[in-house]
Amino acid sequence: MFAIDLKSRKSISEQIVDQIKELIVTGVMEPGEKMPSVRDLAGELTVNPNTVQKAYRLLEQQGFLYTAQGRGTFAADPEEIAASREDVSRAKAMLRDGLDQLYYLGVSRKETEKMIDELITEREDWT
Amino acid sequence: MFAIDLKSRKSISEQIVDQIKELIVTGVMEPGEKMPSVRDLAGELTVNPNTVQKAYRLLEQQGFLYTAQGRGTFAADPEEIAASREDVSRAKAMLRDGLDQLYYLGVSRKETEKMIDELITEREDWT
DNA sequence: TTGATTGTACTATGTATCATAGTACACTGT
DNA sequence: ACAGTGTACTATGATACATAGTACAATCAA
Repeated sequence: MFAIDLKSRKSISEQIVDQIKELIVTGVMEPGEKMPSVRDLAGELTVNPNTVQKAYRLLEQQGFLYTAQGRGTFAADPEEIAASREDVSRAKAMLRDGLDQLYYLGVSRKETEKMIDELITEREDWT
Repeated sequence: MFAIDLKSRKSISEQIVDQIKELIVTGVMEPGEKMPSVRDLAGELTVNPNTVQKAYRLLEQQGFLYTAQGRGTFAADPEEIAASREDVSRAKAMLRDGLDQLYYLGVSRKETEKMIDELITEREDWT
């Protein structure tokens, strides 16, 4: 399904969250499609089931997944995932931090703008 | 000198690092100007001296400060602070993470670009 | 109905990071 | 000599994370 980078500064559960978000947003996971079980995905990633469960719980809280006792966990419809004001401002804070660092390092405004343009263009499908 | 936000997700030492970088880059601290001693700044911020020392050590490693045994710690010349490739790519990774989050949340590309433009424009002096 | 599968909820353990507390030592300038 | 400075320790507590193991309830297929 995907891979975990143990050397990443992101926690494992956070990496799982992000990768699954990617799969859902890009439509690789169809809305309503069944996710692997907590135990299966944990086995595939050689990771603890509790860690996967944590990721699933977070994704459900954010509306990317929904679960049914005894049946499984399913991908939600990306159209219906409402971005909360909190989530957006958290993301904005991450951008601000990154820009701060570049500013402190003396990277020029022009270079920074170019860098961001590259990052955005990496996602050709971003409308 | 500045303030610490205990509720921030950033660690205290990281906040000190960032705030001092800001003071140096903006020229509020003149090159060669003496920084408050570890103990003084710790007292002012009601923070442990070890925490301030950690921040000073990091800032020295990154070239923002230089120290002289028994004399004190001093602000470096911003002109001479060389941005390492590592530092820049770390900052770039922060930007990528923030953009990822916005993408996952379904924020449009246009809105994202507007948001970034605002963030950059907040720093009027950024050349 | 039985059994396998699934989500869920615990407790316990180990590790890492961070901040604090306290002590000590070496260097510098007055 | 003395006060102020950076620096280096050890120890403690708090928190977050991942792992290990167990248990239970709901669901579905045989």
